[in-house]
Amino acid sequence: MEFYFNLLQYFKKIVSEASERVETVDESFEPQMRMADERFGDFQANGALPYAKKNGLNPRELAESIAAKTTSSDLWEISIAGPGFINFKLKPEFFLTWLQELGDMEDTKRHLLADSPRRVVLDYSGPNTAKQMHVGHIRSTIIGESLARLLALQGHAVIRDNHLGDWGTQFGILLYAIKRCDISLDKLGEEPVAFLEDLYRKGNDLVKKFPEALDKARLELVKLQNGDQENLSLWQKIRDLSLETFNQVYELLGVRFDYAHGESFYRDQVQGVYSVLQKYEICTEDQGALVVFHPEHKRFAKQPFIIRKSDGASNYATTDLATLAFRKKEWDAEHIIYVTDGRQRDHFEQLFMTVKKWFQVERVECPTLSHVWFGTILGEDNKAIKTREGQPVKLMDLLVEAVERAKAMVQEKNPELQEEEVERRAKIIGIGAVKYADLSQDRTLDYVFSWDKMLALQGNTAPYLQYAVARIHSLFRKVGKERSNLASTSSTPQSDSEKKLARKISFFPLAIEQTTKELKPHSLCVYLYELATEFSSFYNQEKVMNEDQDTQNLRLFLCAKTQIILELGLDILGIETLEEM
RNA sequence: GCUCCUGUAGUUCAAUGGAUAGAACAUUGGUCUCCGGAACCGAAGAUCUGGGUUCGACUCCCAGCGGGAGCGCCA
Repeated sequence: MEFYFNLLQYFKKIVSEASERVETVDESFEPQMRMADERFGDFQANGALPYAKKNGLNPRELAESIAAKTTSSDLWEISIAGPGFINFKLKPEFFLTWLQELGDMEDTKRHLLADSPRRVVLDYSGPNTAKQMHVGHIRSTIIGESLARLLALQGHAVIRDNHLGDWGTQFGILLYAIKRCDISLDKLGEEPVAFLEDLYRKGNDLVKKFPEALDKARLELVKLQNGDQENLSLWQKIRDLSLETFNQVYELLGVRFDYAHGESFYRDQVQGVYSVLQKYEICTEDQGALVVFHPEHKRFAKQPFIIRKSDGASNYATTDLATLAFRKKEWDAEHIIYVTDGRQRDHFEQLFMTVKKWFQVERVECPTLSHVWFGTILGEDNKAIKTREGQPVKLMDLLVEAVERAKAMVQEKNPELQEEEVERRAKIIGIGAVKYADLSQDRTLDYVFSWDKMLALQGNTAPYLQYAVARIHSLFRKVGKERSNLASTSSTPQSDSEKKLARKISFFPLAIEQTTKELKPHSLCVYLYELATEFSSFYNQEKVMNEDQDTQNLRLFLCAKTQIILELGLDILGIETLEEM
């Protein structure tokens, strides 16, 4: 039998083929294969119901005739239930074979490879320079990193681009404040970016109060954009300082980028955007600005996409257009994924519509464009956490606190452990907890920031999953057997918990499929948590170190497979694991 | 005003239109001579309201009500 990594697809194919052998069924039949509730089996085809209804057939009879035409196998049982569900119940031998075919970690990774790899650009994190990262930045960074890992593991050529906000109007104010206060960027103390952020805030207050200050700030911005040497070198230094600060966060989070081009990288390309869109008459002048309307759209017919401000300056619509063109032209991107706040949905919808028109005129194939948006992190007042109002939690502070709390826990459990090792474990556990807290809920939902939520170490958390992994490592240390010697185990899952665990492991490809399709890491989290729960239950119920060698081998085998899936799954989430906790 | 997102146990979250809506935290009862208790087993507890589509609706449509967001020179 050929190995099918994704069992849902396998049974879907089987039912499809069976349906072709039934006279009353044509090619419009959809199996509607689903995971089944344990009570009914392992997979179920629901397609007979709607098809029978639509074609005036008896659903139960139709289901039975499809089942009758299904290739028989002694590895599963097929049955009809209720009004016409076709249920597949797999036998323990099936699961054993499947797990054997799954192989080791390398084999498992090979099964994940996509049929047709693509060049994918992932645009995530994107903090503004001269500002610190606060908790509001965590989602893009963590979700983006996870998706990058997910796609890279499937063999796609992933380009990670940190699209920094390094060319905004904030520099006018900042440069003005720097000059006015005669500040040296080489002497900003321990936290240079915190200093700059503060300086910006003060400058912002100033320009609000005094119109002449605003004029001067604008002048600085114009000078910068016109290539004034002094301003350019100040700007560059600010950018370098900011990147250094960001990198501290990225290092702690285990995030790395291939590029950090940022908006400034495209500053010489905006002119080209104006002229090309004008040439194709995609944009028009309106109230002194250059804008794009989309008459076919109910809102964007009236709501403009401003690509050049009335003062002649570019904005983020301009740079995003230039960026997209660059990614297509220079990187040959086939898919571009933007991971940003949901409040920018209109912007991206307009951006995508505009680019599609542009590329269509040029007969250039437009990359698949995905806006992976997420909900806002709210403060206790139910309003978005923002830099200017109140004091939002700095991202670095959150991460440090997470590691501290984990450290206390590690020390409590291992009083004799060396400091260095305590630190290492605390980092993996604490950072893992923070990441998991964010990844494990549907990204489209808002949530109120809470220390306790981000730092929880019990229940549905990363440490729970890491703990399961650590226990498996511990077990193998104790037994002293090699995982690779277990593949030939001949006994099949017998007990209830053995069977349930084997079954759950076999659903891993489905979780990956779902996560990839929706670009929602929380589906994977849900699966991994269920797997870990199934494992814990199994582990509690069944003695692995059993006198009976066949039983022991089987149980060790199941542990080994569980470990692979948990480690691989957590790796996709960007969460590390430990051999001991 | 227009548009979008959202409403599930006390709380925080799950549930590609499928069968008896799952978890975690909190509450509560047990496991405690156990391969790691960061654990396991049990109890109690929920789909905002009203219509509609469907063999079947937390899910899709319409109308309310509640929460949030976007809507011309911020990103």
